[in-house]
Amino acid sequence: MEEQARIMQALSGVTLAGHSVQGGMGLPPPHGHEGTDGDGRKQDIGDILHQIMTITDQSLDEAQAKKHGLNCHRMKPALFSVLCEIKEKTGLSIRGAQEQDPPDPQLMRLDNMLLAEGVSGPEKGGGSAAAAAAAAAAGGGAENSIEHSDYRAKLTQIRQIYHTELEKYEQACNEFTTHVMNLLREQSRTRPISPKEIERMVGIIHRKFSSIQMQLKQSTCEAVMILRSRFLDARRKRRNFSKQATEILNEYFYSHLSNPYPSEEAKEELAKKCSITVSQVSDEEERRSRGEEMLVSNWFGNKRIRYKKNIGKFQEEANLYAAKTAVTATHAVAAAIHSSQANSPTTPNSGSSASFSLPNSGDMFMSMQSLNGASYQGAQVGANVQSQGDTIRHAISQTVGYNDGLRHPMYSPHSLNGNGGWHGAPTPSSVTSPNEGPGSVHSDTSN
DNA sequence: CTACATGATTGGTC
DNA sequence: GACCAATCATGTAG
Repeated sequence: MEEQARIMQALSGVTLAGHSVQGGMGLPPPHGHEGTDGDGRKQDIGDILHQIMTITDQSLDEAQAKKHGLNCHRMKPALFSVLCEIKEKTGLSIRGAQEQDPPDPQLMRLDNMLLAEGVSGPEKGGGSAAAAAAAAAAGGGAENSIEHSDYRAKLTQIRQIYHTELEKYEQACNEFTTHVMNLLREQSRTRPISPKEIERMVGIIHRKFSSIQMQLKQSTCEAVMILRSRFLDARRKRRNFSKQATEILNEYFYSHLSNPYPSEEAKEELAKKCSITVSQVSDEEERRSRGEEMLVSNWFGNKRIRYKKNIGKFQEEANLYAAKTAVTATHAVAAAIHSSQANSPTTPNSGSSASFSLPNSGDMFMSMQSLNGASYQGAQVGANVQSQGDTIRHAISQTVGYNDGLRHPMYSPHSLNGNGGWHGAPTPSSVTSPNEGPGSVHSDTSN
């Protein structure tokens, strides 16, 4: 306010009519120096003020004419330098106050997030990487591949909107900046505007626009978050396996009942088998084998625990799969008998694998060893052998029907120990005797 | 809508 | 790190 008064005082020494320039350059007129022409000066000031007050009432042409008149005025350069001086003095204090502030941390956060989500940043890489990561987080199952493509489509949509909006903002910002700069340049002819000042103005404009951009980024982030929560972060969102997949897994489970712990290779194999049927649309990059195996592990984990918890409930299912494998099993038996007859004197477990490996029965050939009375204690192979023995025996029992009258004729959790766990139960010797197997069922079935 | 089935997750153990 | 047991959360049949 005080500054303004000083400026007005400085100006008061100049009449727009240009008749006289009083006082030093911009210095306030000394008081008590008003002499006889004091009234006339006051009159001039009144005129100036009046002109200023009514300037908006003037027409554009009139104003332009006045402007031109001012520009051409002989005292203009002098006045201009005065203004420059004043401006320099006042401008410095303003400029010092607001120098370039550090980058906004929130904006940085948003930027980082958008980059991480693949919205900003390089076109394909970021997006698919984020989607892949999200896919992994969601379990990486092939079942989800459709959803993932959906997710990616939506993400791309957001990305597009974001980029077009950003572009619009930038364009508007540039337009506005050039407009303002032109205006300032134009005005710099009549009032002192330093390049620094223009720069500062540009900075202000950019800050304003970046605050608008931040809103855009924020809402984009929100959109991505919502999308994520809907599609991927709902990690528990599950899809039931297809019937075929369940069948394959069940077949393996019941044919390896005494040791239903598929090895890494077996898991991989099962995963491959299942995923083929599970997803016709297999995106190799997305459903990495690790993820598939995880599903298999999950399935077996659940299956083991649930089977163990309530064996009775699974009896029917067990029978069903026994019947299923019965066909192949009986074939295997027949083949085994045939084989053992063919090379009976030799050790049965040598070189018989190839001849008994059946397409649908995994390592069913092992069962022959079990049937032949060979016992492999402790080792996983041994357990498998026995389970295969189980299967085949069940298969036989069903086809032959020698288990009639028993409560649970088909399956028995032979190798479940007292706690009901497979683990820690070394190869149960009972299994090797066909009579004991079914008999040992009863105690376990009640749960 | 309810009850059950089932895939996924979590915390603990070995 | 694999596994178990409990639990969560969703899918599905009735």
